[in-house]
Amino acid sequence: MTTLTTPGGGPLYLQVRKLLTQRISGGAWPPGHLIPSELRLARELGVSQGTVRKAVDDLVGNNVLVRQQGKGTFVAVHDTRRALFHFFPMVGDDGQRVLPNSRVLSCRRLPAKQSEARALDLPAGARVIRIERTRDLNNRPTIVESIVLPAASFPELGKSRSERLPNTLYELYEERYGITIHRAEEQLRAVAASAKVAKLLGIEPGAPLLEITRLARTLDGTPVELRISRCLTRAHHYQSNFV
Amino acid sequence: MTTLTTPGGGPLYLQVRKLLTQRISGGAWPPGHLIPSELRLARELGVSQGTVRKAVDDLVGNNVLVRQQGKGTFVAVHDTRRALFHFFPMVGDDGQRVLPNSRVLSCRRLPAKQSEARALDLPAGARVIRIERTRDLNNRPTIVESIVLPAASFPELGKSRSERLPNTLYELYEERYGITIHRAEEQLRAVAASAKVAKLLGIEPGAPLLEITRLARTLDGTPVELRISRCLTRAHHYQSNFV
DNA sequence: GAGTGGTCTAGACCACGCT
DNA sequence: GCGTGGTCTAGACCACTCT
Repeated sequence: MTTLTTPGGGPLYLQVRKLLTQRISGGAWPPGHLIPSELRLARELGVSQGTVRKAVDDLVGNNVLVRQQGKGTFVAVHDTRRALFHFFPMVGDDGQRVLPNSRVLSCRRLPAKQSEARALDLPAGARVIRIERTRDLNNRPTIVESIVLPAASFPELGKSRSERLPNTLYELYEERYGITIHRAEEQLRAVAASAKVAKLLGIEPGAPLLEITRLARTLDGTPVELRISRCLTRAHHYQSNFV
Repeated sequence: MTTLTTPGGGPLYLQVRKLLTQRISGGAWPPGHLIPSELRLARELGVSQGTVRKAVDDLVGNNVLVRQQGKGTFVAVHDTRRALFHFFPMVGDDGQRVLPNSRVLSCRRLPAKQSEARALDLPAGARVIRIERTRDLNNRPTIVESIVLPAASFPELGKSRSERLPNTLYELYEERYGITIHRAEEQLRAVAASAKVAKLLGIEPGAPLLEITRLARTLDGTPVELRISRCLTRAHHYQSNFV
């Protein structure tokens, strides 16, 4: 039994939200899991249904939980559609979202560069996995990506040379390693294509590319992926909406 | 007295939210206005305080209203800090937000191009105001902007040649024309600097620039500003966070 | 029909700002 | 001390899903 202090630890609903968050990020309730009903939780925790509801509302707003009327409340899952919708902001100039196809160029385990260790909050020289790949949009090579992961969190990944990696890595992280990407910070810049990248994209060196540096984190804020994407924006663009 | 139908027009709190939205976007409650207390509204509309609260919660979540405990609930204002925080995603590479300084190059009233008319939802050939300016970040010219507005909505703007325009146009729109920008859609691309833009930024033609095409809308969705910004991203970047 | 989330009510007490 | 929003409760009825 978990104790909720009456006024001590701040508002009750925040304590409830914290408890739910812990059960989710701790793995007790994996993605897709049906959590107890609001009434059950309320009775279990000795609070009213309204208080549980407010906590759940919050987590639904943060895409951590999903409600389904008549069925119950579930831990959010990164299915392909959702992952694309949420974490792939490249859109065709006609407004169409397109499914990218990936080709992995290399996948190695090696020591982290200093900047990578800093970004991923790892000790200097810790081992990382570095994946290089290109992604096609509408059957044309459009993105060159470099992805860096802490090796310790992804035990088998990249050890076998013949390993096939799926298009949407976030599903892989979730299904095989129990790591759910929950939020990300991106920095965007315009850069000139290097000779190597230009060759991969079939363009002239020096051509302008959109460079996206993304740091992805789990629900509890741990950084788990550093990704640098260089994107050709001749027929596609990065879409960003805000209020 | 406004009538709220009991089950006819959907959930009560949505009807309340719609009503509040109308009073705000209709100008009855301008930015900064203290709206009636939840209890007053509840009595006025014949619903419970909880229902009003839920409607207000929604609008607070959308940055339309701002609550202040002990004082009341206010219509959100575009002060300089908020405008910057919300609508200016360029950040120094050290993470610092910097206040941009603007220099207006030209400000003319002329017929809309076809693409502009389409984006702004205007009849073909309608008159627009076109503002060209540069913006400095850390005292270095960094952004070249072209801003297009429907001339009919901004009666005096750009008619006097000596007019001074403030750094944050959205404050001007709000204070002088009662037009509050509420949300925006942005498309980002990497482009090569034209000769003209390169000269303004003091860089070589062909250098990569981040091009941001923004369409800004009011609360009710009317498009009111089309803005194309070309940004030097050598010491700054576009920051985008998402969950 | 039983169980779930979705909406709505009425009322309580607390924390805060003002005067 | 009064009015405001902030939290919390207890209970009602509805809409939906499943069996």
